[in-house]
Formats: sequence, structure tokens, C-alpha cells
Amino acid sequence: MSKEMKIKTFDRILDVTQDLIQTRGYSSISFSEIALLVGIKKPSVIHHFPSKSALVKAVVVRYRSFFSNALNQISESKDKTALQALEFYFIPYIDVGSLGQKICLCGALAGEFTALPQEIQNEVRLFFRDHQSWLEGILTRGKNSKEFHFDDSPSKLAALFLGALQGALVVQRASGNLNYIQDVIIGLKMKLL
Amino acid sequence: MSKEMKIKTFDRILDVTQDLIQTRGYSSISFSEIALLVGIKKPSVIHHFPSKSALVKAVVVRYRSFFSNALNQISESKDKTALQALEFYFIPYIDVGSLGQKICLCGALAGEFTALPQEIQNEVRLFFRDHQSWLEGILTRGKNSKEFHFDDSPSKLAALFLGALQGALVVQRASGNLNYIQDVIIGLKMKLL
DNA sequence: GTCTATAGGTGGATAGAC
DNA sequence: GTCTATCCACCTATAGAC
Repeated sequence: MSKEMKIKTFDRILDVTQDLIQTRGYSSISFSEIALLVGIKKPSVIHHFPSKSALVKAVVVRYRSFFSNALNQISESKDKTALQALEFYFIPYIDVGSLGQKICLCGALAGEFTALPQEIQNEVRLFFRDHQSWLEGILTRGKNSKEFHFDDSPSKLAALFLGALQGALVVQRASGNLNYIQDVIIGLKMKLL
Repeated sequence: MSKEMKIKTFDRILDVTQDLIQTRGYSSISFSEIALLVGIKKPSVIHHFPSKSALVKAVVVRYRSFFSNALNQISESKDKTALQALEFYFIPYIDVGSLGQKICLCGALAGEFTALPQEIQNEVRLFFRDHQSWLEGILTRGKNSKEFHFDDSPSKLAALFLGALQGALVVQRASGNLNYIQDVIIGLKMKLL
């Protein structure tokens, strides 16, 4: 028996805001636009989140926590090879890239980094550090198990992976070449042979 | 005998605007701020560039043309090896990254791509296509001359190089790791052995 | 929890004096 | 070419009724 659940206004505001940032960035979006897309009025948005900064911080916190859970789950499932774990990591990049207009939430915010309120800068910084160290962990595991063969340090290679994936989404959208992220992932995987 | 030349207001506006975009992006900067940094008033800026869109377009056109000249010069100097040509290409990325607060002009604009006026979107798109095809050319030359050894297609590898360099600048600034761009370049160069 | 009304500020852009 | 003054649209945010 599936209980019908209405998505709460609170969550719909978060969804709409995240979508807008991934599409257009931080500075160019406004309460009025969010309100319009949610289907309420501007002061109702502010009732749930007292400031733009607080709203966007909540979006990034939720985003970080989504990935934190997903990445922990991947790391802990010992039946997965290191390559399978990496393939799972690539999926959201491929998915968001295929839409053609969106990039990673934190990639979008990082593009305007110096224009962001400090509390948001901090969250974005943590996102990249989390992903950097998760990638380092998977690459190290694959190297130790002789599954991967590379001469770089795992830390430098993780930097290459993270930077390339983030950059590929940005360049793909701007250049209009919809194969960009796929091509980059192929190039990254060839570093592991 | 060096003739003293005052930098014209016109060019100082372009310089200040470019600097601001590389630091903070497109949407969050304003005529007032540009005027303040140039040392004139807002309507004086608008006297030189009739709209924000026209001003930023002029900045991107100048930026593209700077790189267009530099890259042509590198390609045409036949005394340079393909690796030396690549090393020249890396220099501006290393330089801008070392400042800690700036990224590529077009990388910054691409992060807000969907928020940009169409005429600016077009310029940014051309920047990435120019750089993609220049990299493709150098990589092809190095492969044909047996200087480089890689199994990817030159096109896919060029995508990896461009995406990784752009992404590395963004992630470096946001994560606060000042070695990021260097680490990524090391990883890229190892693809050529 | 949602609304109307509004405050106070800043945005891009214009008119017109010097 | 630079300025003061001004316009109007839009921004974040608040007060207070329902």
C-alpha cells in the first residue's frame, strides 16, 4: 500500500534552487524566480529560508550529504572492484552532462567562488575535499590490488580525475559538443591500464 | 628612446573588467564597481561601452585574439618540438592559477553560460573550439613524429587536456590547494609517454 | 504557511551641462 | 570625455493581515 506523499514546499524550494544554480549559477538567480517556479510568492520562500545565503547553503549541505552517503556506500561494498566503484562515480557526471544545460552544483558555485558568502564558500570547499580524498582512496585501493597500473601518485591522479570531470561539464555545455564528458572519461580510464 | 605612453581609459576599462570577471564572474560585477576601480564615474564607463553586454563582449574578443595570435605563433615556429609547444600552452594556466583567486576568463563565463547574453555565449563557444582544435593539432603532430605515444584519438585527448586544465583552475581556487594545476599538468604529460 | 504591501538599496541605462 | 542628476526595474528582506 503506497502512501501518497505530497512533496513539501520546503523541499520543492531546495529542488528548484539547486536546478537553477546548476543551470545559471549563483548571482543571477533570485527569490522571485524561485517563487515563480515553485508556484508561491517571494515572501513565502523567505519564510522557509531567511536569506539567499541560508537557502543556497542548505542546498549545498543536502548535495554534499547525498554524495557522502553514496560514496561511502560504494567504498564499503567490498564485492565491487575498484573499477566498478569508479564507474559508479562517473554516472552522475554523465547524467548531468547529457542534459546539456546543467553542470555540477559545486562546479557552478566554484566558478563564482569569490562572489559567494563565506558560509557557502566553506561548503563548496568541503565538497571538493571530500571528492578528492574519496578518489584518492579508490585509486590507492586499485593500485594496491594490482587492478590499476599507473605511475602517478594517487593524490595527483585524483586531482586530474576531479578537475577533468568538473571541467568537462563546463566545456561541454559551452562548446556544444555533447560527447565531451564521455571522451574525457575514456581518456581518464586509459590512465589506469 | 622609450616614449612614455598613458594607457587609455578605454583599455583600462577592459583590463579592470577582465580582472573582475576572472575573479568573480559575470553576473555579480557592475558598472559602478568597474568605474570605481578605473577611477572614473559610472556614466563615463558607459560612454566607452554602451552596455554591459557590449563591454564584456569586447573583453572576450580581445582575450580570444590574444590567444589566437600566441597559439598561431607557437604552431608556426617549426624549431619547437610538440612538447615544447604544449609547455608554452600550459604557462598561462600555471600563471593564473598561482594567483589563487583567478581562473580563465572563458572558464569563468562558461560557469554562468546560460545566464549570458547570446553574443557573449557565441564568443565563449568560439574560444573553446579554437583551443580544442589547436590542442588536437599539436597532439596529432607529436604523434605523427613519434614524439608522443598515446592510444586515444587526438580529439579525445585534446578534450581531456582542455577540460582538465579549465577544471583544475576552478577546483584549485575552491579547494585551496595551490598545487592543483601543477599536479594535473603532471598527470596530463604522463599520458604522452 | 501564505499572502499584500512596502522599505531601502543597487542594478543598467539616459539626458544634458561642462 | 567626464561629470551630476535622474529613471525605472529589480534585488533582498521585513511588517503584519489572514
